[in-house]
Amino acid sequence: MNDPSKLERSRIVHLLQADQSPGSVLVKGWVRTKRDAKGFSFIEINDGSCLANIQVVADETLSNYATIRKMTTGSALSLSGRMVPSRGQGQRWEIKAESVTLVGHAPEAYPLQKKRHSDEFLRTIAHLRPRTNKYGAAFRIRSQLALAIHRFFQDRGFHYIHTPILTASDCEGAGEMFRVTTLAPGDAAVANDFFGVNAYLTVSGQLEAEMLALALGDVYTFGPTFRAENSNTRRHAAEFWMVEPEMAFCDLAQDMVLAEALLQHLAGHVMDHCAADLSLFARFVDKELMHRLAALVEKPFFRVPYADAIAILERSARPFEHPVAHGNDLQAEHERYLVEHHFKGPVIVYDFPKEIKPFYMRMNDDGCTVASMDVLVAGIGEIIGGSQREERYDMLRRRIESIPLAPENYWWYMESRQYGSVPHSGFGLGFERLVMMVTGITNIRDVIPFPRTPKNIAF
RNA sequence: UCCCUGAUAGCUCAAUCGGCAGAGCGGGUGGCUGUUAACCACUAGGUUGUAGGUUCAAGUCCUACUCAGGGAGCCA
Repeated sequence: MNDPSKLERSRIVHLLQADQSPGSVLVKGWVRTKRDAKGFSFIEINDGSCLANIQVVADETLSNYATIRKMTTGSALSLSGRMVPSRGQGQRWEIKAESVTLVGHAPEAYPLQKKRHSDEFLRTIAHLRPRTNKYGAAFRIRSQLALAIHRFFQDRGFHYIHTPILTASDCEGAGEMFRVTTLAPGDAAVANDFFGVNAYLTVSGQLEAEMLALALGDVYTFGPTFRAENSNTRRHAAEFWMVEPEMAFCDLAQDMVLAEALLQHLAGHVMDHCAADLSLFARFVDKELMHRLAALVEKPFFRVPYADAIAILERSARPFEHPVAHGNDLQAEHERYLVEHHFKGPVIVYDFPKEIKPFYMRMNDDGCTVASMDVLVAGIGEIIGGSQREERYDMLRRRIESIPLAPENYWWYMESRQYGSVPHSGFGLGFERLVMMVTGITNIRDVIPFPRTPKNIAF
């Protein structure tokens, strides 16, 4: 009856939720901690299915108890036994071990200890840090957020599309690009290169997504994006994931409605589906987390035109380091004032001056602003940037000729405005910044398993 | 890329005015019949980031470099 070979492996997340004991169970996972007494040991096993460990009681009647005594933190093991109500405080169930097999030994040099490690140290062992409570929780939440993104869009009839990762086009204003080449070192002849032209890793799928929106109606991308900026901040990575919806027959106001609904859906989804993991962040990382998430889900976002935002900043009489003036872009300190002091909640700033925004954004009737919007949230700043796209061929032509890009590379983009062009809009959501917002983690390097930043690609 | 701060045991940190380099945790050994970051005793563990310089004497002061953190810029 207790032959381990006849049992299906149980996940700890399911065992801990049980209302009654399933009897004999088989569990496989890693030792998080072990406490020895005379004649028996408490072993806490984690299998990654949830934050919590399950407690195992192994005593000296086991034939290999001497080996079990020597098992160290980090070791992988397979064990079977009866799940019984725990005699001790602190957990409802425990497993009375009847068989314990060491699957993979972890020598005493195992770097993860039963105490809190600094984030800086854990970044130096990125291959092991998912085995900690905090990073395990972060990556489970990341997974749930990805699911929630697909669910949000699919429920609204959006089509998931894939845009190229290798590209020859520059999405203006999106930053420096990584060059991709098969040329031998020293060979400068682009004609000999794989594509015969300069190729890059994409900085945005937007231009291609527009083409799909003009065929499939409502579409979204969700994939990796690359920026070769020498940015050394807690909010920037060279490789990050971005969500980019694009909607035909959609204006800026509807774009903003969707951006707000998306963020509210995502925060709500995580509150509903990741309560245990979230509680770790609420306890140890950000005491205000649950309040902030609840407010984000419940309260409408503030909306303010750029010109009004400038007026608010001027009236504040704050000694800003960067001057506040109509025509200047909003600096981090300005965004923080708006979000954290003036509005005290998420803010959508829209209708920016055309000079500080890319060519593809739609010119407003005033002739000096474009139909653009940034969603700003506390602690992160810009989490979403979007716009209504310029759908009028002549207007777009004029914008593209006024910038240093080569218009001939955009012939296909221009042509979409000659055949059945329609008003359309979209935005980009930084996925890592979303994970930061939802967990309270303050460094982007800690919300992606293997972060890429300048001089950092070891793992 | 710029500004500020930092680098001491495996980890987190201390070391007063420039004067013998220490603690907690972790590791090892032993003990403990229900633990919860278990507990108790003992024990090993160091080229003080790198290279120079000042000094009788440098973890400590000076210079350069490397790396890291925070802030700024760029952006998502």
